[in-house]
Amino acid sequence: MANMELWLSKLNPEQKEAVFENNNPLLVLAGAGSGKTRVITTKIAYCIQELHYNPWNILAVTFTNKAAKEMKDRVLDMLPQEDPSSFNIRTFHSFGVWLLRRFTNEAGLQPGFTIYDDSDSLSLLRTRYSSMTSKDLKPIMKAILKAKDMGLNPYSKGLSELSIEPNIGRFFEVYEKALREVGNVDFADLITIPSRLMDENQNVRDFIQRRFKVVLVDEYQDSNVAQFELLKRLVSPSTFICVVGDDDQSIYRFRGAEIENILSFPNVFPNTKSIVLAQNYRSTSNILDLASSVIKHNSNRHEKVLRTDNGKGSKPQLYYVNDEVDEANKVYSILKRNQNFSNSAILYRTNAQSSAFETLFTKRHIPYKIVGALKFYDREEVKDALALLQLFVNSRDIVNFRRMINKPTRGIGPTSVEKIENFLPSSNGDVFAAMNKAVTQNVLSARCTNSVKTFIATMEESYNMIDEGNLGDGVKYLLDKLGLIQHFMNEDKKNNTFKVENLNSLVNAISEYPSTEKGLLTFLEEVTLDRTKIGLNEEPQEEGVTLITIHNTKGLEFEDVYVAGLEEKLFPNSMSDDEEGIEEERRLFYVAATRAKFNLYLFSAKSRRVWGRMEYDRLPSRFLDEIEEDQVEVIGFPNHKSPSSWDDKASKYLNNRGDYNLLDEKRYTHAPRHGIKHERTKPNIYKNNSNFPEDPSSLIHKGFGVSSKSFEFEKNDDEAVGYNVGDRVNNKEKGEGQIVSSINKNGRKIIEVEYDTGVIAKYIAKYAKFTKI
DNA sequence: ATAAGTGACTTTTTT
DNA sequence: AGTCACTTAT
Repeated sequence: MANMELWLSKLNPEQKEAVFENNNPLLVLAGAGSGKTRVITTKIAYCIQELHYNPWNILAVTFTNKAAKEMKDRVLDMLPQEDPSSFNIRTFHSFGVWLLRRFTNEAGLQPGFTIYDDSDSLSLLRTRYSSMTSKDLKPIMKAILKAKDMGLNPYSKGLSELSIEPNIGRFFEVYEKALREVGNVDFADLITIPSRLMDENQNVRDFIQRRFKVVLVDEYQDSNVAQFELLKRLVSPSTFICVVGDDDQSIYRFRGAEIENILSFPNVFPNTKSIVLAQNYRSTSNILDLASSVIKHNSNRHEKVLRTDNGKGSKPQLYYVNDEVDEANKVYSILKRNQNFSNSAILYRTNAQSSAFETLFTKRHIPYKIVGALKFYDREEVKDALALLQLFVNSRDIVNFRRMINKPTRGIGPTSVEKIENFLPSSNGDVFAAMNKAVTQNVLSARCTNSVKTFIATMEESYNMIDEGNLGDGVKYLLDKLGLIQHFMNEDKKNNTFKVENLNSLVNAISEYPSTEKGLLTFLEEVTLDRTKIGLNEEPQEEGVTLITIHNTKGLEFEDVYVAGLEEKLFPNSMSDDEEGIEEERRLFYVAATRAKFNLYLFSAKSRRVWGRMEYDRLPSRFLDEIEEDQVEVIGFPNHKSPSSWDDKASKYLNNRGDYNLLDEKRYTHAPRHGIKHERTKPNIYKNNSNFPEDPSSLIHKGFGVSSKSFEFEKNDDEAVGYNVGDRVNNKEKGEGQIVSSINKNGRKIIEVEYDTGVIAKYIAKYAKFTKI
């Protein structure tokens, strides 16, 4: 109780009003840094402590995994006595899966359904249009997925605006049919199928509406039409609904986010109470003023002004730099001077921009953590392993069947695959049944038949092992026996890559999950919904500079913010060159600038390596032009051959700040402006780590999915025999324990270890990795 | 059936 | 720079 008073005392009158309203629908329009997450978390605490709701009566959804995690952490900080698993604080998509796993039958799905990502969806569409290339199908697929996010169906009128393909509806229809036949779902289905289910099934609707008495939505400006439709169905007349958002921070239009959702909220939910939070608690006024100057160039927005009592603070600085290497050097110099690594973040528009910073920071031993790095998940070998696991739980998954049936090559070419697939219609779509039929009816060549038999047998063996031992062992066996380890070992040798180590990381990650089909499903679901779940599984870096895309910084704040790559074509990005696109890019800039509490540094390069080519004479971002002259201190100047307006600007800076060069050199004597070329290292560290003479192991925790452990192969039987009941053993991760049972099953020795921590784990002796004490 | 090589082409953000 | 479709040689 006393806590509640303390929390409330930290709120201003508008925030308190938002916490206390618990009857009428509530729309909170919250500017950047106005404490909206604090409002939501306090509101959750208030609902539980004062209004005596149970945690499971509350549903809080947001848009990104990062935001959901942040919110959950903060709620648990306030309510440490509550069981974390009783809270439904999730992303929309994760809530959708939660619902579909609970009502799998009702939704017409099989328990083993998995989630297709966009590239899987494309592969699926390709199976139905075999004469078309994926290049042709890609834009069509993209339009279909966006249509689904917008709540459209194959027969909707609005489809034609999304694609130049006149038959887009037909493609959409075929895709949906294929997806239902396979039995999997795509991301959009995680929203639309629950909506449909609640329309069609009274029981489900009653269950959900009775269960969730309070529904809260954060980052509401990023919700799309499909999500709004779901939201409407979650809310009964007795549900309290509260949404919090800021139209200036809507940055997911490309995925169907609809600012209209905010505008139409009061119409859809009668008696809506609106509260505006305009007091900013994060940034200094110098930073807010700069951000406001830019965002006010957007015409499609609600005019609003943020206040702050934080004082003027230091003036934001704009650095004109030579190229991306120079940019990294400048950032490095300021970071070193400020000595505030853990409270600093480097923000960029595209993930690819991280590499210049990574290269430099690795060389200079600057600690850093990278968010949503070059995706571990997207790596070929990782997707291969995941494909096999998906086949385990859904044997109608033709996409992953095609991916892996002949990889590494085992003599099952396109002709043979087609012969196997001819049996699909008579096998209820089950690829294993089809393979069996192809074998028994002898339609394949002798060699091919043999390969297919081995493939099936290996999958079965591995599946049985999962039942008996631990998940990691079963997967390891599978990858080894199917020849993937050998295949990638050869590739690694040839190309200096780390694919086998990456697979080992994956096996480590998966070992944490229960060794059951459910454990497997949970693992697959978590990695698909949050790609950062794997790859960063070495100890996460606590200290260090944060490298992050602007999209990922929503809801975060840092004392010092460095915004890199403020150049035309990059930011604003050339892909968003229509008016609406530019406005979205401008909102992105606004989000970036308002992450900063004290210091804001902006960077614009004259040249930049793009797609492997050096681009010279790049234009500074138009957003820099929209900053008032007295709002920023300029260092360097944009000395490019450029349109006349920029020549004027350049000379203006020269005249106003004739001493810029001197200042610059004095301040950063250790950052070489010239002669950078010979220092340049190859940005792609996977390919060639010989560029890093010092301490290659320092790459390990940087989120590259590179593990120091080499892949362990099966021990011979002699070694395995050595484990007996009563032996003390030591496992690197789990510590010391004792073997409590040992049985033989299907010719394999299974041992059970009870660790001193109380944890009991089963292993197949051959694959167990511990030492006898 | 497959390895190896060539040439054209791409460009973003996340669930 | 990296991917993908296609060709050529084994």
